[in-house]
Amino acid sequence: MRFVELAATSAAVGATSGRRAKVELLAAALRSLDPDEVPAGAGYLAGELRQRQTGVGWASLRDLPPPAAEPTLTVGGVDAAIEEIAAVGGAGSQARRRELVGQLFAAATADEQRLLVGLFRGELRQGAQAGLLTEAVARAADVPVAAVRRALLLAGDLRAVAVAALSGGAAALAGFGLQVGRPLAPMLAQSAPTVDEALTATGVPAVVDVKLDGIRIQVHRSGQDIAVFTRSLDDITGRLPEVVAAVRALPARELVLDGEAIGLDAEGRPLPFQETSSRAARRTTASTTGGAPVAPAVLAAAERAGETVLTPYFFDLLHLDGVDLIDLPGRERWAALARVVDPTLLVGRVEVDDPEQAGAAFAAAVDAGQEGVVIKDPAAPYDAGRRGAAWVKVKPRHTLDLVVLAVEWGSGRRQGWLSNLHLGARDPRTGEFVMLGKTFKGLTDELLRWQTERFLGLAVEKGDWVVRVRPEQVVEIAFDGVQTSSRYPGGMALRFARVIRYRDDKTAAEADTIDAVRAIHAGRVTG
DNA sequence: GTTACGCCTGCGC
DNA sequence: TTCTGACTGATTCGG
DNA sequence: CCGAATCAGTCAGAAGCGCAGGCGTAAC
Repeated sequence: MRFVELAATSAAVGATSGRRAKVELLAAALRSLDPDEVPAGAGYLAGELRQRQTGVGWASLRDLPPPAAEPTLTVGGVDAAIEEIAAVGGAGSQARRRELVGQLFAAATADEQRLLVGLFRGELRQGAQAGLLTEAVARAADVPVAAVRRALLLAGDLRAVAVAALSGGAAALAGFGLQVGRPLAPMLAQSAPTVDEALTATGVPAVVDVKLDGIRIQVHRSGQDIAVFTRSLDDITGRLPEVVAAVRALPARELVLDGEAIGLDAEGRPLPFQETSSRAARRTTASTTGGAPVAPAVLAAAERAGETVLTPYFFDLLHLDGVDLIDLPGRERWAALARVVDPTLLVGRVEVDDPEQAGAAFAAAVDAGQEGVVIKDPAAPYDAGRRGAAWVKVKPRHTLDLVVLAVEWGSGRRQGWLSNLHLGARDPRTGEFVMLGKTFKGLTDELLRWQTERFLGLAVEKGDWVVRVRPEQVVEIAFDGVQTSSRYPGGMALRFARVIRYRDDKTAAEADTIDAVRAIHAGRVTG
């Protein structure tokens, strides 16, 4: 199939607003792909490359050669070119990669370039991603959507599922059961501002799990083979030998576990997320042995040497010794989990019948330095990949009244509006404002309209990207916490900042101070 | 010839 | 990770 | 009774922070 046809489909999808119409367009394109082009082509239609890492990003796509007049590329040819680009490495690779990218884009028409840019950047913005492609695959293969969705969530691989559906139909999809060693999409949680609202969603009785501020892990064990996967199904087995060792010690032959890995201090309190994250991202550590068994003594030595050790805590069990548990109620999965996992490796959990008990559990978790709680309906099955009402997370929320220092012009659907706010806290000693981060969240279209006018009125320097303003407008900002920063002048940055409302009743001189931010950072408690 | 630093990409939240 | 807005299918409301 | 209004579920897209690691290059 010619690549230009996919580019045309993508453009048509982008110009369509209705979801059903998008699905029809995508399905038609899927049907006309050659069988051997389905893995790459189906991915392109969802805005994904078959190659997860290409080494080509935003900056590499800044200046491109002029587009070709005539389309010559094929889907298979593009896939091969990207494969080559992704494979280059070592000294001289940046020049070589730039050369290959230049060749590919020079051979592409304007429409094809637009699609390629979107694919490389991972921001196709055609209004259709894996979710709609799932429906399109079902339509193209004439099988129920539910069958495709289930296969996708259990296989975690859009391309493989598309191939199976289009070539083998419902029968082939039925073959995608849970398979030990192959990661599945983890179940996700909705979010609620309060414990009471979370309980309204889940109903009572409910269970309240401590929410640990670490990284999500899914651990598979088949005999002595153990693999650890992240939330996005990346294999990080080699980075977490301590988790491998812990699971190897469990009395079971086959397991699929869901949990969180986190670093702890000497008192057993959680380390800041930055430290857990740093350790989990490191590919080589003193204690890394490539997934081979690690003796407890080795881990203890690593800990003494100052190396952060991550401890796994589990909250769900999806498979045990040949039996899939995902369709069982959560309560039964937990019972099975508690039989095979040492209690010290279970997340804290209590069963509650009313909001008071749940509130107490939440307070206790926060008191212990944890991120919050996840409230769960104990009757619900494990809904892989879903963000349903069966699991609802609740975290404490901080707020501060900060001052807007500058605003950035928005893009995409925010084109023409001032969008991203630069936020600062008052420094009472100098009278200046110390920038703590940016946010674009929490803004309604009405607020965007209002602030565009407001900040153009306060502007002192109107750049193409950033508009600097007189520091006069106060805004109430919610955030999850304060983290150490090397980028911002105060050495601190807000985590997940979002706008609550503008405070027209406050002047900049009444805004919160950098000292208040420091207090939250130091105490890591509610502010 | 090293070392230090900056830019870029990718991924955790 | 948070949040808003658009679309859809189902359910309820009102003339 | 039937069309209109409302609700809940899903999906897409607006972008944030820090950190690790690969590569290139300037400084020593």
